[in-house]
Amino acid sequence: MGEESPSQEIFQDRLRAARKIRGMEQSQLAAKAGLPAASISHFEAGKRKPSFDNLRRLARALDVTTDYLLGNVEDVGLGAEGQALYRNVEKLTGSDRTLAEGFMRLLASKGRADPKDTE
Amino acid sequence: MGEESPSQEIFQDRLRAARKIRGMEQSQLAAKAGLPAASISHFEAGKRKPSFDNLRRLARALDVTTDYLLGNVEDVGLGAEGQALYRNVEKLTGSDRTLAEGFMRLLASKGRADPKDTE
DNA sequence: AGGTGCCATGGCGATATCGTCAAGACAGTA
DNA sequence: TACTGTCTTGACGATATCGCCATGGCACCT
Repeated sequence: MGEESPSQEIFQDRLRAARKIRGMEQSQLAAKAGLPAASISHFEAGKRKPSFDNLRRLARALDVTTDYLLGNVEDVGLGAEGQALYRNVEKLTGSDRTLAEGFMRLLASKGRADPKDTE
Repeated sequence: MGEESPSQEIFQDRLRAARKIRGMEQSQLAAKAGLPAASISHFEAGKRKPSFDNLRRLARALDVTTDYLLGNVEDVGLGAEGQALYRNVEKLTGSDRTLAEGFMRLLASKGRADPKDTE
């Protein structure tokens, strides 16, 4: 074993905290996340770090953001482009917002003809 | 290899989009994230999925949330309008996103001089 | 033509997580 | 004491990413 990332400890703590707050046992969380209970214990003990897929499953099962688990932020933000885009969106007036949305929809439909998509 | 997770494709797309929007080359992102440039290519090509630490480094280097990279953005950041807008953003290609962002910025900068529509 | 930059791709050994399984620790309770 | 549930820990083989290095393709130059 090598280094100890600071986020490693944060991850352990927040994972356990998020689980307990919801009153879930490790086995319950495991079942909901679709992975063995021993893995949960390994995560909370810091023996393993979750993979790409498992991190996503954990966040999903606990209904928290991955950033919260990783300790990146406590504030639930939207991402990157989201921030870059939305920062501007907030400055827009209502009419401009509609305009922007139309523009986006135009671009989207231009690429893929799929205007109505519900998941 | 087996499955293709939907989040896998989203990750590839968003990683590349976030990089290009910032005008970064793979080597630049690699340097900033502290990992080899070949890894970036592997990620964007879907050949590999980032580990716990590397996912964090990517998000850090790109100044994005991990939720964004993972495609877990189901959070309500700006309300229904924002969601509707964002849904279209996801369908855009990288170049179109750049275009969209520029358009938004244009609207935002041009103006607050549009006080005839208020929520 | 040659040169340069960006990216894709794949092999290599090393290391890590994967899921599974089993055994032990440590409560609380009868 | 024994029993039960929760969690911990470790080992196992299988699979994946790790960083590194080299190659090849492809576009854009002079």
